[in-house]
Amino acid sequence: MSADTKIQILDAAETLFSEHGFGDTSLRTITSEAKVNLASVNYHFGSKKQLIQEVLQRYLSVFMPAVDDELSRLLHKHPSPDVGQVFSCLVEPLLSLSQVRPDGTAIFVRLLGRGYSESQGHLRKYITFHYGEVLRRFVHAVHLAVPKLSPAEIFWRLHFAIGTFVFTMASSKALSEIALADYHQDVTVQGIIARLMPYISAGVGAQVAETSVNPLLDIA
Amino acid sequence: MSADTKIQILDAAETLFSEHGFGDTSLRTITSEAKVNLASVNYHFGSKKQLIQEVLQRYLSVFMPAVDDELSRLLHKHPSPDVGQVFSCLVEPLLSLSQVRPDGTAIFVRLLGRGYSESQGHLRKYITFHYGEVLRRFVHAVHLAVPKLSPAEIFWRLHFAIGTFVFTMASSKALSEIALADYHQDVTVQGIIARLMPYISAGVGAQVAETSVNPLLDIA
DNA sequence: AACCAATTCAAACGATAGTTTGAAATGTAT
DNA sequence: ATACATTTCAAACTATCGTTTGAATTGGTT
Repeated sequence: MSADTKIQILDAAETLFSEHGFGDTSLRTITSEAKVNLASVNYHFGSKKQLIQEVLQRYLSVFMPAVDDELSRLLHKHPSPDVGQVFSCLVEPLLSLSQVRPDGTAIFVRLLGRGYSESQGHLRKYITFHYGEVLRRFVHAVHLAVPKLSPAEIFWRLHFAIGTFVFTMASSKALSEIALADYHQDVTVQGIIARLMPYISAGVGAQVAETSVNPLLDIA
Repeated sequence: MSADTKIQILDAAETLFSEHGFGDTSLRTITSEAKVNLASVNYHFGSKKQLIQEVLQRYLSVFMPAVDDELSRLLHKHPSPDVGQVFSCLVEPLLSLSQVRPDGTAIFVRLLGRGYSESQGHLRKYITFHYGEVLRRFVHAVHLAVPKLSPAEIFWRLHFAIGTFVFTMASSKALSEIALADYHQDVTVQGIIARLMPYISAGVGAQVAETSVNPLLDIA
C-alpha cells in the first residue's frame, strides 16, 4: 500500500533528521533505512524540502493544539498563574508525543532545534504563520505570570528558554551517557524535563539587570 | 607569503562556518571568499576536518586561558562568590575576542553552537581533553556559589546554561532582526550577553524541585 | 479477464562535494 | 645566477547528492 511507504519514510526520516540534521541525512540513507525505493521520496513528497516540512508538521499538528488546550485549562483555573505553571503547559503535550511515536518527545525537540539552526529562520516563520495564535496566547500567559517584564524582554527570555530546551534535548544522548557514567543517573526524557523546569522558570522570571556588573556592557 | 594564505582561509572559514554551519560551507565557497586557490586548503591544513579544528582552536586558545585568569582573580578576591560573579568570568574573555577579530565574540559562540550540534560530541571531547582543568575550576566556582546543588545537578545546569548561550548566539542574527523590527531595539553582542546573564544566573541558582508539579514526572 | 491508474523500481542525470595531481610560479640560500 | 624547497594554480578524479525517467509491477474497477 501507498500509505505504508509514506509512513515508513516519515518514520525513518524523523529519526535520522533528529540525530544527524537535515543536510547531513541523505535520501538514500532514509530510503534504505525505510526499506523503500529511493525514488519514492520524490514520488510521495515531491522533494526533500517538503519531506522535512511534513516530518515537522506531523508533530506540530499534535503538539500545538495540545498546548493551546493546556493554556486554556490553566488560565481558566488560575487567571494569574506563575511562571512554573505556564511552562508546565508544555510538559504534557511534550510527553504525549512519546505515545504517538516511540521517543517522540526527544525526536520532536531535536527536530525543532535542527530546524531553528539549520533552516536560517524558515522554521520560525512557518510556525509563527501556522500557529501564531497559540504562540501569542503563550506569550500572553507569560506576561500574566511576570508582568514586570517588557514585551521585548519576554521575547528574549522566551528564546533563551527555547535555546535551553532545544540544545539540551539535542545533546541529551551524550549528556545521558555522561550522567550515567559519572553520577550513576539513569536519565529519561521526563527526568530531563523535570530538571529543566526549575531552571527555565527561574530564568524567565529573573529580575532584569538595571545596571550591569560589567561597565563594558553599558555601551550596549 | 604562506602565512597570509593560511590566515585568509581561517578568516573566511570562521565567518562562513559560523553563519551556515560546517557541512553547508564548501571549500570552494571558502577559498573564493578568501581569494586563494581551492587546493590551498588541503595543502595548508590537510583536510576540511583539520581546518575546522584550527578555526576553533584559534579562539579556544585565547578564550580558555582568559577564563582561567578571571576565575583566579575572582576567587582570590571573593572566596565565596555568587552565581552572577562566576558567570561574569566569561564576559570579559568573550568580549575580548572581538578585539582579536571583528565580531569575534559572536563568531566564536556560534562556532561553539555549530560544533556542539553538528559534530555529535566530538567538540565536547576535544574541549574536555584540552581544557579539562579550566572546566573543573569553573565547575568548582559554581559549586562555591551554589553549594546546595549536588555535583550532578551542577552538571545538568551548566549544560542548560551552555545551551541557552550557544543557541541564542546561533540564532542571534534572526533574533536581532526581529528585535529591531518589532521592538526597535538595536542589538549588539554585548547587549545580548547582558540580557543573558540574569537569566542564566537565576536558572543555575534556582531551587531544586523536590516534588514535581506534574505527577507523571515522578516515574522518572 | 481486461483495463487503467497508482505505485515501485533500477538506472541514469546533472550538480556539487572534498581531494589529488603535476606543472608553473615564487621565494630563499648559496 | 644557479639550485632547491615552498607555494600556487588549473584541471581532473572520485564520491555523493537530489532529482528525473521510463519501464515494470501492483491494485482496484468494470
